[in-house]
Amino acid sequence: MANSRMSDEPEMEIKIERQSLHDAILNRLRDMIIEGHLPPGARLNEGQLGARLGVSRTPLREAIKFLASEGLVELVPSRGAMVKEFGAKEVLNMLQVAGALEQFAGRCAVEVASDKGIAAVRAMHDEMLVCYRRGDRLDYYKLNQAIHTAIVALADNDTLSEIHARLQTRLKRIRFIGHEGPEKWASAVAEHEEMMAALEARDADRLAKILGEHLTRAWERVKDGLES
Amino acid sequence: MANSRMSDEPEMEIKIERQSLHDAILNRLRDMIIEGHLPPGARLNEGQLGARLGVSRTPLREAIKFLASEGLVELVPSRGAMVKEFGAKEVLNMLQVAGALEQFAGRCAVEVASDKGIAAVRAMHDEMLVCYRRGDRLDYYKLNQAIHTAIVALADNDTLSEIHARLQTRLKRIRFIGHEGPEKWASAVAEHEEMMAALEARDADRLAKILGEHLTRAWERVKDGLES
DNA sequence: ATCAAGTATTTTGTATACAGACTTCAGAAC
DNA sequence: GTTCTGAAGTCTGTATACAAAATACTTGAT
Repeated sequence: MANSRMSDEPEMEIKIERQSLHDAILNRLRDMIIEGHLPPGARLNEGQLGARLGVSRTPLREAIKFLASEGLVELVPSRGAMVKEFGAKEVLNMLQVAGALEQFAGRCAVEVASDKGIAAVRAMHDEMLVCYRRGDRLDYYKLNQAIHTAIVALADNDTLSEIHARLQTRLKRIRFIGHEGPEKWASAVAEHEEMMAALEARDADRLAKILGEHLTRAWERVKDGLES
Repeated sequence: MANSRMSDEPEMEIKIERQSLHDAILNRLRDMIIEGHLPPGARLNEGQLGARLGVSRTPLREAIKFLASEGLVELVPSRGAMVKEFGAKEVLNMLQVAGALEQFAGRCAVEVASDKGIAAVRAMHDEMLVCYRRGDRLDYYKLNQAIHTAIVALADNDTLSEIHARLQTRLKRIRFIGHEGPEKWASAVAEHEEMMAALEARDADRLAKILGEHLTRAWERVKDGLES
């Protein structure tokens, strides 16, 4: 917290038209949590945060309650909200559920997705490969997420997409930790290649198998960076 | 809405110790939505609701934001919250996801559940049969839900339980509609019987198959009561 | 009578005020 | 030196107040 600024002027002021202030606060808080600016276990001081964002406590508290329902923060009575900490078991559980959801999504996708939709995912995949060869980790990471989201979207199931997105959000914070080395990175790329092939072949069983393994590998890549 | 009371006295006042007022409001709102007291599409008037519950708008709004994140209500900018309406496709999607989650839960459960845990589910099942033979729909319904929740809990995956519970909550409102006739009720009971057998035999594939079919049947039981 | 425009009322969104609970820290007792 | 106690300060939880937007209603014109 050495570089956190505690001055009273709202430097990061959120100035949006009235309607979407709620969403603006929400996104900002999410980012602060995901990027570790608000570390796990940290208390969310409503006064400070409000001053920092340039809003009063009322809409801020509403946004915090929203985040609590998303599972990013934890509400402790009379003690406010704190950034939720995830132990190893919880991360494993989240990855397992995400895997199950993606497997289900994959099975639906090969049935209902249009060729165009699959081609769009292929395009993202190719772009991701460019980032990989360029060594551009951040863009690679973003496209990686986007591809998984896109595959889920191919299943044409809003409920599924929403739940998956929520899990992804929680996991984002973790995956930032998983700075895998070059060899693990390469294997992840290879898995993605297989994934695309199975999707384009509309082979449900193969796709489900790969997606399942992909998440298992993801666990192996991040588990060492976790405590307890 | 003929019997809704609009008087200003807070008849349903919530008087709880300071800490859990938030949860109290939350549960009351959830109940009002699930039981249809707040019908789908209805606007949540903060003034009226606050007066009805005996709380000011501030904590009420926080609870509403929480429910919005749960997907029970929809936030419309400058127009407040309204009870979310689910079309046929959305209900089907929710059932499909719930099915996928339960299948995954079942596969985990047969691996990690203790015999004691499975026996507890069996006890609930037997109790449910008593309700069935007694024709007690309400208690049957509650035990039915509890059994599904319990099976998911056997998987020992908090994330899974939480997501499943959230979906169940959304579906509760729908299932109230599905007043199946005696023959369909009997088939549902038969499916539960098979479910228990597969669980006790720790036969993952069979359990998953039955759970999948069970949710498919649930869809057939309720789909006629839905529009578009 | 129907429709349009402008005004009044209602309702949401945000800020502020205040009461109660928690935290912290100083000082006394052991 | 450690631990208990309590008072000051901080923070959360709730209510109220006010501004902006939406809704309802009245009035007038066609």
